[in-house]
Amino acid sequence: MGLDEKRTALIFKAFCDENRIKILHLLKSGEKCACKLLEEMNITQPTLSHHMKILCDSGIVIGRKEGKWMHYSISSDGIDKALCYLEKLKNIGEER
Amino acid sequence: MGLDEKRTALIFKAFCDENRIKILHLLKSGEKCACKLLEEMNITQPTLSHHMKILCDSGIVIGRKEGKWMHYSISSDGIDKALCYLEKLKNIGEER
DNA sequence: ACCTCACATTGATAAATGTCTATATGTATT
DNA sequence: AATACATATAGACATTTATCAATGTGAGGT
Repeated sequence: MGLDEKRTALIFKAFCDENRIKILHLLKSGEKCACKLLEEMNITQPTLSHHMKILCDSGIVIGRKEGKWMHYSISSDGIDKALCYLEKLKNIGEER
Repeated sequence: MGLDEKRTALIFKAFCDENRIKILHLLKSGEKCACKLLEEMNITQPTLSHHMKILCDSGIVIGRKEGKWMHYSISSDGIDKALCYLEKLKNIGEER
């Protein structure tokens, strides 16, 4: 299948799981340590790690390592890519 | 878990599958009949029907019945909901 | 009334995903 | 170097999802 389609789907995987939405919500207030996120979520540490990988792979979240800690934050560039895709869809929708 | 998170995830389910991205791409050129979509995709009719249901449930696509035919088109309102969510995420991301 | 066509639904199956426990890795601290 | 801590990875398992073949539904057409 098309590579573009695969790439686009990958971006939006960030948003199609409840727990990841909750994580993104927590990151709204700024960069947060994984341990802090873990406190607020009702999941185990490996599960959090799994979701953080998906969020980073999608480009929506950025990870920054500092000593033993991982700090995660929302990537404006990542959000922009998603926004850009949606804008293009919308422009067409208005033609009808 | 939170209802809001579930609802948001539902919206973005529209975009996290390759075939659905391809369908949305086909709908960019305007409203299309299911049979027309089926021609362009490499999937069976029930599979298409399944994806169209997910797209409609997410609010991103609207279906219009006309005789035996179903016509699908992209919903500007649906896209707006998704855009709105992303905008809110982005505003925060810029603070850092 | 019957048939055909377009689409939806059902049921089965394989693949992908989310979750956990257990373990590994890497970074400080003593 | 030994230990403790934060996170990642591996492996196992259950749930969800994507897919197809078969069947149901409903709207025209003959």
